[in-house]
Amino acid sequence: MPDISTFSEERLERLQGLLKRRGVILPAFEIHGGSKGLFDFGPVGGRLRNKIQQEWLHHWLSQGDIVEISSPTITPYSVLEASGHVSEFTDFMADCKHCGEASRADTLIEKQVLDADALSIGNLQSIFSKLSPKCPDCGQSTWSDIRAQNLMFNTSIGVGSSGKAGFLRPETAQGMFTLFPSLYRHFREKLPFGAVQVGKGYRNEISPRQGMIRLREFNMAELEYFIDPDTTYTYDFGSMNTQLLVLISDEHGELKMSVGDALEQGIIRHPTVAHFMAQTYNFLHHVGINDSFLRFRQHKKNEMAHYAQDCWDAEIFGSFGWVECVGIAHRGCFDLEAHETYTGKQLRARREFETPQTQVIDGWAMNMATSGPAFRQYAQEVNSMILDLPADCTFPIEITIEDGTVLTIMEEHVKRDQREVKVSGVWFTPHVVEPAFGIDRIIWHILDHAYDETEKDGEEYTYFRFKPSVAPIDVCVLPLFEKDGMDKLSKEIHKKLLSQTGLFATYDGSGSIGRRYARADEIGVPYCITIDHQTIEDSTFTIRHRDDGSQERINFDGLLRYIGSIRQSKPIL
RNA sequence: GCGGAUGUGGUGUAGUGGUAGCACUCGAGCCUUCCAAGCUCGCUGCGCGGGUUCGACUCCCGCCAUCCGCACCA
Repeated sequence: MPDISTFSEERLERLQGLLKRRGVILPAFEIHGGSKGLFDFGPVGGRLRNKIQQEWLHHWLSQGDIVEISSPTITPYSVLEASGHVSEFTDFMADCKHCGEASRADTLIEKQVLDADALSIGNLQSIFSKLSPKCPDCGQSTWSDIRAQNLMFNTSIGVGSSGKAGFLRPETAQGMFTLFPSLYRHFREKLPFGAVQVGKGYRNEISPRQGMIRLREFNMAELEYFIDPDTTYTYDFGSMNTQLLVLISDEHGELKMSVGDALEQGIIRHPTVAHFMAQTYNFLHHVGINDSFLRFRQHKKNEMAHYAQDCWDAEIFGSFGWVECVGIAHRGCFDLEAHETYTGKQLRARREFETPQTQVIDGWAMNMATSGPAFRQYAQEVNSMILDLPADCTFPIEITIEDGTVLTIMEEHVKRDQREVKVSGVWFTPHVVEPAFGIDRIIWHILDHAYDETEKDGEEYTYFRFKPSVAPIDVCVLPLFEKDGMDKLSKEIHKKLLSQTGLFATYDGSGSIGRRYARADEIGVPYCITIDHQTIEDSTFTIRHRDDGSQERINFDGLLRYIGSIRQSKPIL
């Protein structure tokens, strides 16, 4: 296992060379000159990615109240406008004509203008021109016109004039929110429940850097877990009760404690957030992230979105330093409410009272026959204001509606409303806790942590020490020599292995046996089986373990049992 | 997007205004009774496009990509 000083630049270069040479991760479209921020998973990496995604799905689906969905990557404009992404992912840039440096226009005037980042481009331009801020780089104030820079990929859904605006999704989460009614029905209208989705996300980054850390097309895996804000949830942290985590708390700095203790002491502010932190730790550990390079960092109150109650990032240390790989956010009711407001479709859950409550209504209602003609276009608005009037209110009364118009309400416009209604429950917007995983970043760190440079007889020798559950290739079949029937028998055994669901085996017959072991170690194959003369006689062969090179004799069924028992080992809950 | 550096087989490198070597890898064969052995033979390359030139991998320009700063972003 590497320690922190292992992650040198030279090691990183050798690792990247290996990843390319052995077909794990490579720059995409390289024969065409390549394209920034896009990567291929090659013959080995493709399998690795799939296995990690499968492990991730299994990890959450096994919780029992979580389902998997899949929604389109092409997303209509309105969805992302409702979610706030259109404004969040648009930067208004101005270029300094003197030094050429581009700056965000809203940032330059935010000290003088409140909510500068919420201005439309037109307003921003006029205020910006008036204030004419200095360029932070050269101090001059000669600016180009402000241009909008959208970090989402634009597209058109449909052709020609009938096409409507859309984007490639910048995250998968919106699919879970827009599917809320179906999820609610599926779970028989009972909270809590969740939905996961594994898929691609797209962000047109200005400057993708650092290999797989910032990509323009990336693999993400998100979970939206819907809860009742008025229920106090308790979780059994199981083995995590004693597992100490490194927490970087907003208020207390770096701590080492269990999730349970952190929750009790109010460092983690919500039990569901604590639950998902524990589960995230389990998952990352299970797929091969080294625990000593894993920490959770709490967002500072001022860097959290206003609706968020608590937010933690799982950060993993590797060749690029500490990198945020998972975000666990309590998002309150923000997302469902945003879509509800935008579409008018109710996205709520119902909480039934234990005993129906009687509500006494004592106030005023609008008399439509008289107030309709009297207030015309204001009637709707007046109606809602009348409902809020106290019971002892006397008429006439003056009210001011939103656009400043003052209206006088006479007694004949209203009628007394006194009645009792039975209420059996209440509709509310569920809160949501969202663990969002950057799969590519996690894959990177699995590779970075599993990559082990050693020496063998004075020669460099490298391993990927993948956990068997994520190793791209489960077994490599090697004939001791490709003759005397060993080659034929090896190919038969290889074929038999491939017919096993979920198992992937390769065959390698070229070069000396030692060379072939080395090739397998280099891409992290956990087990090699070698077919020799004895196999022809008694159908047994040797299984060699990657990490210590030890061998034992085994037959085909024994091998399957052996691999099966390893693959069944599940993360502790 | 700005500034600087870089770009030669799969990987790592040498080199020249007259189209390229080396090492490892890879493939075929021989040999070999379990950890990169040996021998023979072989495959694969000057990032892309334009210009200068009789001739460009080499000089010039543009683009693309990579790395490092800045900015942006989580």
